[in-house]
Amino acid sequence: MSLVETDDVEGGEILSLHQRILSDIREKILSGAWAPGHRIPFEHELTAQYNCSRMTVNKALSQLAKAGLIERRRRSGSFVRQPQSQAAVLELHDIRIEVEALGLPYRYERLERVKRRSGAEDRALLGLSASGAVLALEGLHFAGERPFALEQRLINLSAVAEAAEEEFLDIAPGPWLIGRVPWSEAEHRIRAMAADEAIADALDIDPGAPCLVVERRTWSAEHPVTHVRFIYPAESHTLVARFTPSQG
Amino acid sequence: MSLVETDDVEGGEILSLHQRILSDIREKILSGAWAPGHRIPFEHELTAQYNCSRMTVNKALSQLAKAGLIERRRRSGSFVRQPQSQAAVLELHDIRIEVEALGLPYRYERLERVKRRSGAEDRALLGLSASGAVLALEGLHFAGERPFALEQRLINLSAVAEAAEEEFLDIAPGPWLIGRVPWSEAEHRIRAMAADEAIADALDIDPGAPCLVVERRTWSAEHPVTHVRFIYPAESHTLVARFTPSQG
DNA sequence: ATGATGATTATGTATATACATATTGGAACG
DNA sequence: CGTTCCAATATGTATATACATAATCATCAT
Repeated sequence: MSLVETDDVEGGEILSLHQRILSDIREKILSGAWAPGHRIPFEHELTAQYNCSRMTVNKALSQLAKAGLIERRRRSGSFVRQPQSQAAVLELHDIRIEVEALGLPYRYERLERVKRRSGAEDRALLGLSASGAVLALEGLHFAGERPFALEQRLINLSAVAEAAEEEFLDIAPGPWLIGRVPWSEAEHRIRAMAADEAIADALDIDPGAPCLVVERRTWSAEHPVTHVRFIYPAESHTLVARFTPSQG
Repeated sequence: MSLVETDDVEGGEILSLHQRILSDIREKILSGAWAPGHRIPFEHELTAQYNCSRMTVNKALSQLAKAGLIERRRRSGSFVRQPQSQAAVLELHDIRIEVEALGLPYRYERLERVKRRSGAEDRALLGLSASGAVLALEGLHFAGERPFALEQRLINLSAVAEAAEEEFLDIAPGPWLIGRVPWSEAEHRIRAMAADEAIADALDIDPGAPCLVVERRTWSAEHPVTHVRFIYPAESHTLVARFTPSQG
């Protein structure tokens, strides 16, 4: 076993050992050469194979474990994990950015703004147990002259008191909140819906036309912050999510 | 500076130093105490604060950097990153599992199976440049007696030759493929659509009724494997995605 | 002023080492 | 035969150390 054991002649890039071990193993797993359930070499074997210390191998394997590609069991070794739960990273952009990416001028317009004590429905949407003050907003996002999305939002004023002072006349609540409230968690629901009279009217489409609805609830440190519903006319919007199983 | 510098008295769990540093810093960032752009303490300062080695601090900070919470700059220090790109982990389950989670009996039924040379549309959907053999499948997923989703699928036979021998009469192509082809990448498109005559007929809904459409393209090592379109009646289906900015 | 140079500094990567901890397999014992 | 207990083993975590690399700052010569 010489000092130059693993063929470091071949092709090109300058990878750290760490990254080389990572990508080697990832490739074996993703190519199927090592099927789910396969026991990958022990740390001490990889140590010999790559002629490096156990710490380096350990760091790489720990990372693969965290990424969910392998499972590590004490005394038994490390194993390729089962199926790959099909998860995808869904990027939910700011609507202004989406619109501007289309090369169209963006504009936000408030339709309604009501401050009230939370009713049962408000509490259900926000995930609140006790009653309290909420701000209910409705507004339209325009792409050029055409409505792009309708926004219906609830803000929990006990979590974001300053919002009570804001008019939101032509500032969308989304960007306003993001700058102020650090959120720690969010939940999205995505579904299709037929436009009712009011929605059709606001979006300038036919009643009954299909719409894509994206709802989001946001928490900051256990406290519900806001619930928002974006309603897009079906033609104007497609969500795109791209997924690669591991993250280097 | 004594040996017990950081108050290790307080509350409860047994955390490794590594995890404690991680969660301390995460909390500071997520709570907003350290705003975006804030320079977090140097490694040697944290080393002193937690009374541990630089390696331990370094490992924690590297992890935060990989998770995207902080940015590290040589000679300058580590900084809390800007906005938080709004990404969400979208789980796309196996339809069988979804249906069975509802407590309903699951069944798959093939509607159509055609082997052909890829046309222009097929190539566009699969992302193929050259022509070749493809398998076009259409099938229905049932929840109990009611249609739950319509599946329209293309399989690239140059990538998955064995699929040509399979009838897919009551085996859904999804699970069949997952067991055979390790996929490395996938792209999802999610949109709303009005059911046309054929879809309405298959799903037993009214023409024009809103549907949720999920399209997925899958690659294995650069080769397009399959394109699938799931069409759900709006009432039957909501996608849920949950998101927490960092991952332990 | 301007530009090149080198010292300083913080992070990046790797090593050797040590001890803790969970799990397995087998030996000893009732 | 089954249970208990111990030793072996693989991973988990942490340390001290070393050198590489990139960015910045102060200095000095032009």
